[in-house]
Amino acid sequence: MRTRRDDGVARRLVTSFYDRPTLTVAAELIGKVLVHRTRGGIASGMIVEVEAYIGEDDPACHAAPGPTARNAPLYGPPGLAYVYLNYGIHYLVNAVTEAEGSPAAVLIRALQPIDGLDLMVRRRSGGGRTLQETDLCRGPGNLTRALGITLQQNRADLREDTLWIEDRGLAVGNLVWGPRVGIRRGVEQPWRCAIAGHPSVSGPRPVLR
DNA sequence: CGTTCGATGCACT
DNA sequence: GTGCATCGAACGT
Repeated sequence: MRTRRDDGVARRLVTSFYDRPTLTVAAELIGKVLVHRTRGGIASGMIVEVEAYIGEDDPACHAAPGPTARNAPLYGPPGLAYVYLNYGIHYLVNAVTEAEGSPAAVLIRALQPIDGLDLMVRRRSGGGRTLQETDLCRGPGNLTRALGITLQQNRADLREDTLWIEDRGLAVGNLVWGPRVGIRRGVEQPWRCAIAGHPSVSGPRPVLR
């Protein structure tokens, strides 16, 4: 799973990007491009929605119980991918942040599709559904499916491997912060960040006020 | 629009 | 056993 010359090396986010406070990384990941290259081709999209999960004191963070086999990547170096299976059905992808030993990550929740639209449609068309482009990568489980991300990408190094995040200098609109969705505890923290009014943002839209 | 609910695998108690 | 960082179909309004 090594890098090829054309794998966005010059634009890839580097260690110093991920090795910062998680809320800072979360905000700056908006507008960056998540890319996955497989044998089937390249698929990518601009990140439009994320959530931060920060440390063992965050009850919604997988590190809340302390170190385990599953959450080990969270304790690893910044710039790793943390992928896990949720509800037995969906794979969710995170970018590990902050220094090694400090468990935190940013969950990627939605993308605006850019490259490999046909590939994404093929991967998403499980039941003869008709999919709008804006729905292809709307929701954390949907985007991993569209990009072909599975447990195989867990612990992938976003700085070196065939799954990565790059900066194409894309413009983003206003950012909105709101409560994280789909969790029971830790609801108080407004650690979800999205592009205001973007059509690919999942779930309840954070209200701009 | 909205809400409810089943599918499904695995970490953790 | 229990409880999820979900999704989409099916139904109600």
